[in-house]
Amino acid sequence: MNEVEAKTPEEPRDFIRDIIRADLAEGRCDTVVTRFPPEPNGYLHIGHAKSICLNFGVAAEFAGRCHLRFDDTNPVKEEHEYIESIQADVRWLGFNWGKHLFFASDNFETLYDWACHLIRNGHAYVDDLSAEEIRAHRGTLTEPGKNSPFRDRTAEENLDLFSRMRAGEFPDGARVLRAKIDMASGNINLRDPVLYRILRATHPRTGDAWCIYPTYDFAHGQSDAIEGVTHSLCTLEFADHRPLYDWLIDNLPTSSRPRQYEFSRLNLTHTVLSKRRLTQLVQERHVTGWDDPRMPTLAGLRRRGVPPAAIRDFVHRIGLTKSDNLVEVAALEHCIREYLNQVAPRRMAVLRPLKVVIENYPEGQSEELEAVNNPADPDSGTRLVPFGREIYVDQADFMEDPPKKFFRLTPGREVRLRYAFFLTCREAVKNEAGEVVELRCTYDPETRGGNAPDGRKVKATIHWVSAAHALRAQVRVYDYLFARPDPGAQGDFLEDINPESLSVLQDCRLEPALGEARLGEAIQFEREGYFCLDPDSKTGHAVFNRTIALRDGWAKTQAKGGK
RNA sequence: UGGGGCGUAGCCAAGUGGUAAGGCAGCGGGUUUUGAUCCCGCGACCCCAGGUUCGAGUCCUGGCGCCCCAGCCA
Repeated sequence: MNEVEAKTPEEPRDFIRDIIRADLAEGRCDTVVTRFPPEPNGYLHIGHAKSICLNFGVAAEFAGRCHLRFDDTNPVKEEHEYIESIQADVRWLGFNWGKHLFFASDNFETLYDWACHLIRNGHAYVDDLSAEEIRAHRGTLTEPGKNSPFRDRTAEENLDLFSRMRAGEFPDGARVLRAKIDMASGNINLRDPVLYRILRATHPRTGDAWCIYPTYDFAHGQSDAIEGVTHSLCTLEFADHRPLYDWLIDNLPTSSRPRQYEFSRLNLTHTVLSKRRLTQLVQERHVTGWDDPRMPTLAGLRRRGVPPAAIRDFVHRIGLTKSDNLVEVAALEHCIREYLNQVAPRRMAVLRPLKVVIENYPEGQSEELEAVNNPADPDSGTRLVPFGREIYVDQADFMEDPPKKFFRLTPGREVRLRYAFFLTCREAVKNEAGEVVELRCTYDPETRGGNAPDGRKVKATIHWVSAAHALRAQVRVYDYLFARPDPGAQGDFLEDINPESLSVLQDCRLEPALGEARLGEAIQFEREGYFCLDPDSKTGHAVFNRTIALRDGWAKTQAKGGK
């Protein structure tokens, strides 16, 4: 794979980096340690890329380190498949955690000890209330909660009960361990949050060794502390948890003091980035899988042909703040095009073939013409493209009765065949239905290579493929998965699914050089866009994905001026 | 009527008291054997209202608006 750095971006500047810089300058820490902490219950998406780039980026910039830690504290939702895919996706994005791979589950024993520590100090208690009762006691946003009747058990009794919870003496949900903080707090997270619950589920890593599992609040910050994380960076919805995060660190015998900072998560137009919704799209088969090229998952973007460097560039450009945001996909698309324009070799492919017979070209003859591989990359060289009496051009490049500003083929007009000859359309052949099925044309042998010795000009250059040499392929053209920029804003997000998000073009013709395309390699089909070979390809049956179309100024003027 | 966060151009986003960076999108123009790329040009008085100050997007006060929180999810 062509891995060219898209230009070295200047060091990002944002409030998190300002904080770190200050912490370093004032000696609050001497090495920066961050972590990317996914829960293995789904695939990573471009929103995660923001966090990954931040955490690994910051670590690299300040010569620290970044851990990959799985917050695997809820075995009912977590699976091995996700542990694998997450690692593959982070690596693909371009980051390396080295030996710093951790699992919150590795800390279960320590966490258990720490829970006992809390109990001994009167900071936690076993509650026999049911989930519903606990909810009822919690109060509301505006009314304080009520203390549980079990809140004042002795440390001895709590210790005994807690050890019996671990021993499996009670059924799921029968009891929980709660922090003893303040049922009247305005911050609901401080109203005696649950620290441990009884859950008989096989854990992907610890199997059936445990039947009690710590909650996020009692595992995340603790794991940070155990790993020596200095800056625990998370999204805004966890800001309310920070007082609890700090309270627990204050009351536990940790050897380090991590600090949590929050930033706003990424929102993108025409897409959804919540794990719940993405999981639903996959499970209900609205897409073919987590790696469906229409998905905003890293696996989907990869399969679609989006280069990781473009994603990193995008994340860098959108910045990092605490403001809610909705970034236009156009910004991402720009990064993809900009990168691909530099690295993608150019080839010719006709997506919607229209046969052209060049009447004055000798039958049975063919020749090879030299074509530049990438005008944007002088080192990419040239290749030979076969030419003959019958070629294919795209249906969109011919109009029998064109509007004023249409410069392509129309009866009587001369255009240039890219890297080949000037071609003049003489006649459009139609079928019984009145559809144009073939063009009868003539060419000018004097214009070989694409220039006329007499200096005459043409207003358009179109691409083509020799019929006799063409390869066939299926091309999948993607549009936004969601028609609305804000899916779900009007109700059920599923109703905003774009019914035309996938168009399969079955009978595309490719120039022979495309036979050597490698899986995932970015290629520009001239005048069309960037494409890559899909894993669904079989020998003799190529399948290409359109990563993204080229900007289309013609479509724009059409939309504007009408005819 | 509780707690937390946010409010600078259509969308992101700099700005940390001295008179509004940059990117994306859009629009106009130039170059061009991809109507692509590339190049040039065009846009804000900073949620509102008071106040402090010679001077405020930046400080103070009071409003308004938006987002998050009542999982034994993370």
